[in-house]
Amino acid sequence: MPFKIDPKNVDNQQIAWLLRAIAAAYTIKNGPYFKIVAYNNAADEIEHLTTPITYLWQQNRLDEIPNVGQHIKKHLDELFRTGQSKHFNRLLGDIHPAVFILIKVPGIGAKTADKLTKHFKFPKKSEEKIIKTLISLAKQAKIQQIAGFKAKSQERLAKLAAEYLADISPKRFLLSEALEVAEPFISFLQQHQDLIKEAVVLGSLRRRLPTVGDIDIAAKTNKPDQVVKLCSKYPFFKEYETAGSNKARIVLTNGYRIDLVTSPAFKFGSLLQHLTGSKFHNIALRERALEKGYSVSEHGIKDLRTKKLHHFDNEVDFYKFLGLQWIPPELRENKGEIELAERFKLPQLIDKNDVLGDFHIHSDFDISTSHDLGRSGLKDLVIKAKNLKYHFLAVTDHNPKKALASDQKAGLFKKRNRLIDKVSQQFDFCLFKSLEVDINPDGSLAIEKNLLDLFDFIIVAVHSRFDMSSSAMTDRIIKALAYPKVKILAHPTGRILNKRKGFEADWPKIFKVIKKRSQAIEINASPYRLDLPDDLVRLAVKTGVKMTIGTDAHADKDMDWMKFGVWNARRGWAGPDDIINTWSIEKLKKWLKK
DNA sequence: GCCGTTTTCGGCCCGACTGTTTTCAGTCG
Repeated sequence: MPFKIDPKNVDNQQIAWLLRAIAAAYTIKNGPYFKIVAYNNAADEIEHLTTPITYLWQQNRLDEIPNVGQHIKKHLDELFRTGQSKHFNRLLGDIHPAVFILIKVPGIGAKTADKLTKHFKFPKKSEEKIIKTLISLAKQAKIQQIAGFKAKSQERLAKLAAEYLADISPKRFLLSEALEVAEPFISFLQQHQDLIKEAVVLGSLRRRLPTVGDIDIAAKTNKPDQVVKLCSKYPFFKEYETAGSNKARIVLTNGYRIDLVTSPAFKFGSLLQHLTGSKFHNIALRERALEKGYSVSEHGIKDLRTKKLHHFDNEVDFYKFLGLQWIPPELRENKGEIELAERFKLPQLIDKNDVLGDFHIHSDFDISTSHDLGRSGLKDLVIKAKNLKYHFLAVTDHNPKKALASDQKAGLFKKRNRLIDKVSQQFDFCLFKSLEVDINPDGSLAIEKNLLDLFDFIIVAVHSRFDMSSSAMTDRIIKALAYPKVKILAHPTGRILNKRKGFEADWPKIFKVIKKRSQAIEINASPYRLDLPDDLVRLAVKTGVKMTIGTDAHADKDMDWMKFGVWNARRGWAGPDDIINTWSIEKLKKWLKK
């Protein structure tokens, strides 16, 4: 099968898939094991890349990608120049194209896919037809007729394929959604202190990723079988999907699943570390341990000379044994944290308690806004802020509809400003008069320039035309940033988690402009957005660009979303000084005048 | 095929689970 691409129209996922196809081809041909690993590693990197790989290629920067060395670089270069690679085509040529579709189904690997396509007739194109063919073969009980498969494998394949087709297979939940399921269950477990000493979330949930694949919880106990039994007493318990003596998967009445694992106290630290991940962090950790003569697993750390297995009841001691500073879960992605932990030089991360205010709040004051109005009054917002021990809030209602006459707008703004002053005085609380203004497709602002003086500062954001090219979007944003009073670029990539991919833009270029103009970029803390994405937070930290966290609250209770913004900031290695929410009011006022 | 404060050669994470090929292969996280 000659594999052709349009170099102008190929994304990172497709390139990652191609490299996995190469790995699969080597697997089928019993090629060298470490070549297979190398291609898969390169695919992993490219899949998680934050810049389009074609963009890196244009700038001759492919060798900046870890796990892409001289050989893969050469093949990719040919692919991007000519639309295909001779070497890849040679490798893929004699393998049925359906193999590379079938391996996308979790649970089906190269060998299985190869056997299937050799024994049965599969369509060459159409992902849907290929998967349906597999389902139909299983239903006709044909798969169990070939060597290596019996009824059970056949059943399993049919199930995997059906799940893939229905897209009910691993759907990722929002972090907030997963916590709403996990936290009440943990409270339930902790009510039984005689049985359970501690219960914590694991995996991507503990590392605070914006979306998580499953809800894993660890319980520290000496009576694992009793803990497994206890689950059935949980008020929202529906059934056990699996239940062993040490672990269980339970289904709740609302359909969510929870994976529970148990561990005795003396090795709880190792288990916690292992199941927190990430996979890449753990691999790097084990490689490093091996150099020092230790083998790491969820059971502990084994000294390869003495064969002694060391147990750890907590993570601090686990990392210490390996000569490392304890690493906050949000950093465990193998992005350089291990090297810094080795020198005890991990950055100080921002903490929820460092936050002194919220930069993005919508009130119910009606200025005939272009987008949705808030639902809470100013007073309630200030009461909430005081409960959160804040020192300030920025009131950032949406700009009025464009159709409204300029002097009508001015009248509304002045009326709003009087109310803000009144509430501020009444509660002795600092309120900034701000506005969230749309950036028009041409980069102009959706409000008259002469009205900007009525505000302490302006937040700008893209709310329309997300489909522009990267360079047009970059120009659009940079033009908007040049207006007076503009201090913050809100929800910068426009992504809505699980719904809309963020748009692409030349972020390094935009960051440079923001830094030069003493502006800031927002980490939108809404659990539906979490925008800036963490890798761009990291870029902001590296290049010295300041950030604000704003909840984008449309009701007082939404102000509790701040924690999501803080976690996202921590995932991007941000410290207190990178985030303007930690600044004193005097410092803020000085910054606003810059 | 990738990578480097013990290496430009010689290494490359670890264990669980599942199903089937009674000793292992495939897949996953």
